[in-house]
Amino acid sequence: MLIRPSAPSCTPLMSEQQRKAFPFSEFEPKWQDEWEAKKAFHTPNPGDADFDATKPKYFVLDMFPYPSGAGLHVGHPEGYTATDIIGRFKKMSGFNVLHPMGWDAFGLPAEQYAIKTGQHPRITTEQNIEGFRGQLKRLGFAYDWDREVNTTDPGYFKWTQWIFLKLYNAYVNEEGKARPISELEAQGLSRAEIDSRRLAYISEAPVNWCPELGTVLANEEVVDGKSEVGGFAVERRPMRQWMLRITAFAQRLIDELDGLDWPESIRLLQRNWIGRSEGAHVTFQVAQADAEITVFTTRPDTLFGATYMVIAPEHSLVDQIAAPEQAAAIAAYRRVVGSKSDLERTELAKEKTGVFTGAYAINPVNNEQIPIWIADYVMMGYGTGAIMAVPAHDTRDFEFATKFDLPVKQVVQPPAGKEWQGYTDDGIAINSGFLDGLPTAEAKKKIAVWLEEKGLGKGTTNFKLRDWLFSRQRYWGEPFPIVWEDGNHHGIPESELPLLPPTLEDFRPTGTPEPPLSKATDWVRYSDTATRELNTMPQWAGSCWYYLRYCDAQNSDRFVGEEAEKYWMGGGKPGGVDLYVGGTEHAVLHLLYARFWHKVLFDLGYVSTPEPFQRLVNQGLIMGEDGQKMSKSRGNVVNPDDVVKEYGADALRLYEMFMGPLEQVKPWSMKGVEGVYRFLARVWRLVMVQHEESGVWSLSPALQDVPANKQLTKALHETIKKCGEDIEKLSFNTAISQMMVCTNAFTGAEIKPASAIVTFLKVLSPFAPHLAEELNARIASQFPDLAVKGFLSDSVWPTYDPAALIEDEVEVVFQVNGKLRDKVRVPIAASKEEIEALALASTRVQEFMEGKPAKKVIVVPGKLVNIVV
RNA sequence: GCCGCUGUGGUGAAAUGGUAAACACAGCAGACUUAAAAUCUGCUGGGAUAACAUCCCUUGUCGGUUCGAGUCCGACCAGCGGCACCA
Repeated sequence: MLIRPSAPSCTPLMSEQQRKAFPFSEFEPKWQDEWEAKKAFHTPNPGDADFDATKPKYFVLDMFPYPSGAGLHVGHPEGYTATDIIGRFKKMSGFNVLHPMGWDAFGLPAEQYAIKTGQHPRITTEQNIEGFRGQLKRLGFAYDWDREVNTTDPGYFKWTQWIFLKLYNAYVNEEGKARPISELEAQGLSRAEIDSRRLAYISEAPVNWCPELGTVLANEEVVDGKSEVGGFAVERRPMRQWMLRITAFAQRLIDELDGLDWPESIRLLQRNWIGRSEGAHVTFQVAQADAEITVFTTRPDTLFGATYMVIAPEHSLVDQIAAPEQAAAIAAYRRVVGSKSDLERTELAKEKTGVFTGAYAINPVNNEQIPIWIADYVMMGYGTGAIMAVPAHDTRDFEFATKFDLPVKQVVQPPAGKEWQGYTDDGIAINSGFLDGLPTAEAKKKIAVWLEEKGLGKGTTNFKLRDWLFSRQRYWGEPFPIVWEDGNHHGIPESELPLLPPTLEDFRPTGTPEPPLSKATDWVRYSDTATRELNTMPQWAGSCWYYLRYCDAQNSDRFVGEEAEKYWMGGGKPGGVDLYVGGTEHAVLHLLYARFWHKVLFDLGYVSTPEPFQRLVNQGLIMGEDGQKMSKSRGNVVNPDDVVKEYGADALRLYEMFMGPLEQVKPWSMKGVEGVYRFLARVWRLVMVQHEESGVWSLSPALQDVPANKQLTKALHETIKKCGEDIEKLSFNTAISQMMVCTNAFTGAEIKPASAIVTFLKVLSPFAPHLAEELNARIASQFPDLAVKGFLSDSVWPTYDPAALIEDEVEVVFQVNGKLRDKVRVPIAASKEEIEALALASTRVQEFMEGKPAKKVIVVPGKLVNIVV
């Protein structure tokens, strides 16, 4: 290895170089080039010539970035460094490591930017990806770039469209498993029946239409009645849309979380989002009308306390049952409710509103007539859009009943001392006929049986989760592989994939719900009788399966080769990816969607595990130096490029890991960056010395081929042990502090034992790979037999010697009544009795015992003695 | 309102129920230097005291379990995040 000398002192470069504590700006790009040229992190697949089937696999995944024009922010390298350390460590520990990177590049921001600048999104997307790739390469991440994926690449979205066709041509059977639609065809079901069961289906339901963005949005993309992207107003309007039947998997999406190593908080977030609740459907006859209303309730035991009924204002039964004299009031109320945005509807939630329909329902348990109201506190989209109101034991019903002076009837006896009005917890049934005296849980069971016997209702489970609105009226997304003919839709043949979007000069939204693809009249026309679907898929589509594509990114025959999928996604656990690191912002959306698609592919036999991600870790947000969230408007944004320029990639990597626990929210500190930078410089100076005048670095004469003394050996082996354990636990901050301790010990030694330092560099290399490789190469120039030949990243993680950790003497603490009173160094082998005798003999101990006899003596060998008097 | 997470020095933080504050930042002092920067060495939770001897206090608050609690249990307070008329 040739060593590039520093620039001579007379050049202007010199002052620049001299400021740096070590010449990272020279060797960091050098090693990045070297890794790339030698494909140091190329990962062979099963079947490849250089594949070693005897090694276990480790699939470590980052949430791939959306390549924006702003470039990387400091949050990206946080998770990416964590996975890089793990990946490099696992590689050194004998694993076949899959650690890839790619781009989630379809979607609204790119298109909004394109519209603003007039540039085609394909061009801006390419530029942004170039920028991101360059930035990531400058951080020295050990990706296999041959596996890079890009969701906007036809070779990629071909398979996104292919998976959509699988969803389109599948249904869920009685056992809750996805099966091919051909099974239904074989049963002779009609076209309409089949279409109503597809996992991808057409719906005319009201959707979130955002005029400003010119598209509909999924419920999840609407926050407080405004679009998540841009914060524009969103209105409800009925439109013909593609939906994905994720609700058919609601129960499995809850149940199958159990086998995963995910943070409990994220599992809870998903469970709450899916929102399972158990209850019953109860059917009420409408008095003097040929109509019935079915309600969903979680408290069927309170049926005797139902004193009125509420149906959602937009419910279709309203017109059918409303009394003529109420028609005007109902129409007026519906107008008011309809004009409210979702935001207003939540803001005005405090004050209950509603209108009496003039109709009555008959309570099946006692045949009492109860009034039917409409009110916007009942949602059309949840349950049946109708409720039985039990004001005595439901907070909302109680508020409503109080406002409109409706009767309140107690049917639950709360524990002594509690007010029954508005009591919503469990108690004992009263005023409830055959339920009287039963505790809530039993009353629920009894009424369910009763309802079922009479054919009036039955136990049901309800979910908050809605089906996934999957179409967008935008240009920059995957076109649907669907054509329309005579009012019917069907999938295009797989041989016609990928279906490219048309090349449009004008890709702006039309300003109407008509998608921009409608402008490409030639493209739209599929045949004389058929036209193409004009919607595109949402941004989430591409990220639902990208982890699978990494396993076999170049495959042109299949979305992922069978053998590659079995190897990288297999391993005997429910989830295939061994470690997935990313931000909490994707806790529900992306992670739920990806799990849903994966289960469909699993049921249909295309993948070998029921879950995509076995272990999930969320990195915490990095705040600005002021403790506030980083944002342009606050001016507290830290640009990773600036940090790399000033302190180097290794310092950035190390600082991001040293800040604190990975999962914690933590503020940035430039002083902290300087701290780890100084640490790296100290490591550098273990090996190198700088000539005072010329500034040229050369190998330190203190570096010698001698064995390390006992104290240094201990520090080194403790570091090997602790770093290995801490990397597995993702406790990078404590691993780094241990390396600092070790370095401080080496710094204090007159002679630097070269082979011990090489071992230390192996431990350091996953964290600061450039510096470690450079120093190893420098050492190799003088001690070729001591240094690692080739890349440190290809070397084997050192094993520690437990014997080296043991000291001859340990400090033992003497306590009296739990308070520290004396310390003594004793031989490691000292027996319990010997230590106890020493403690009792201590004058300090005796002083605090005040002559009293010891009631109890606790001895923890090697640790402490506690004397209780 | 409901659910979850977090509360430790001036700051980021560390601590299998066993010496609270490792490691780093900031600060102070010293060495080197004509000087500064860099580097190296030392000190650095609060209080009492002449004392670097010694004692007392200290992990959001209050209780409990234990020989011993930052750690386990209970109640409360504060901050952050999620959901929010979900029947």
